[in-house]
Amino acid sequence: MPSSTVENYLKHILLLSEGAQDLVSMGDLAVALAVVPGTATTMIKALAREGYVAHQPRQGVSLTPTGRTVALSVLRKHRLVETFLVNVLKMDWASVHAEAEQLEHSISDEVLDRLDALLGYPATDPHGDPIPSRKGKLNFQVYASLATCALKQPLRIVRITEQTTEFLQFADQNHLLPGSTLIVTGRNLPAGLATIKTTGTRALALSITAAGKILVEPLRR
Amino acid sequence: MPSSTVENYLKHILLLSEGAQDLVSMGDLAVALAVVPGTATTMIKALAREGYVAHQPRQGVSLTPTGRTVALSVLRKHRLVETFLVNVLKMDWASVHAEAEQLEHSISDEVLDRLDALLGYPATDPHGDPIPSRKGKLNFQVYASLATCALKQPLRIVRITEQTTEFLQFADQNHLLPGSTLIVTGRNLPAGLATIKTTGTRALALSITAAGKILVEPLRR
DNA sequence: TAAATTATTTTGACTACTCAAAATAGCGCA
DNA sequence: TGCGCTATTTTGAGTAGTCAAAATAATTTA
Repeated sequence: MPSSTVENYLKHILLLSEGAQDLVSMGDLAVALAVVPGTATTMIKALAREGYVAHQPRQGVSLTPTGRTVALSVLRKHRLVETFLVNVLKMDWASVHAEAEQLEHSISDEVLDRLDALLGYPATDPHGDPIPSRKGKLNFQVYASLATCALKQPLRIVRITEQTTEFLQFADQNHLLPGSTLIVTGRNLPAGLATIKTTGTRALALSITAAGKILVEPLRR
Repeated sequence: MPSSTVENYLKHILLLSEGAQDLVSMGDLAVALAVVPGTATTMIKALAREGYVAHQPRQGVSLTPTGRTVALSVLRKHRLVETFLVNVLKMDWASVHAEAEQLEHSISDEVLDRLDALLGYPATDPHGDPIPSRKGKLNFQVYASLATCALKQPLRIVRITEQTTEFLQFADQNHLLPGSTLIVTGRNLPAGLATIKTTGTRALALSITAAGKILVEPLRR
């Protein structure tokens, strides 16, 4: 049984490789886990010995099938717990991430399955992040973000890819939740700004970086 | 913030001193925690240094007010989680103890309060064990057990003071749950047996040891 | 009262994880 | 071709918790 430290390493490798690149650097991993780079290297060597990851020295690290299975299971627990905390316990959207971070390591598969049923087998968590299936399938879909989508098109928010309380609170206060609709009225790349308009006719400016964290799909598809 | 190891030590000291004796021996504590006695001694010395316990060398250990507060909080989490697992997730009465043992260390006060409200502020868990209040009051009440109560009196089970899956399954199968009614028809102390009759008119023999773990109160009070 | 039994404590060692700081490798660039 | 920058790895050391086994204290028994 992997320790919760091991689970965290594997989960973060999965998250960091989500977008695309197959090799996660020690630097990125160390930042994600809030440890110094040397610690990450040491730990990764141990995880490689135990068959959870493949380590290309000085290149980066990737998950083995075994490691990926563990990581997906942890991610499933994390996202189902978040959904439970928001949907059933009515907790604040922005603060459940830290809670789930703890709970994901101590919840059994039995409890998880019952939670899943209680919630009606949700496909995504409250932030729009896809929940891996029991058998470890992660429904990964490539969406445009507010930084890359077409201008002046009606859009629906499908996902917020950022877990910090501050960002989520900002999103919440400005009605930028999964399901909300809006249009991007313009972009000023030199200034690094995007301007949007939500259905409540409110205009809002956003940095391109922040806009990149809000994923959308065209409204009528 | 005490580690989950520390929380476990404190919780078990509280449980072992519940009945009465103020000093818990290293031997008993080591058995409860499944460690060797030397480990318990070492750990207790550290806990004493940190102000959680008072250690009388070669006599035993007791909780300081600080330690007791921590222990009660853990016990509250444990029992509320058990109640949630049984009442909401409909899990098996006999198996929730092990689950709660993990969850009790990773649940926040915020989540706990909401769970408490969801459950309707229960006074006891599914086994009849009293749930400490938020402010750390433990409603400890002395009940008779099937080993000590009067014979041929109608009784109601209020509590099962044993958490092993096997015992709880046995109790479940024989309708010995909190709330069930029965009478003790006789006792044979030399043989170490008690005979009882449940409302379903079934007769059953039980060791005195087992009988001592089932606490009861007289039916009409 | 002394010997024997039993419980507790001490000692030395090990695992898992971490950091600080020095050593090394790979890279871009002149 | 070699210099310097940056990321990575290595080294040495520390913390938390654990065990095995030897040492010590207390209690029982004779």
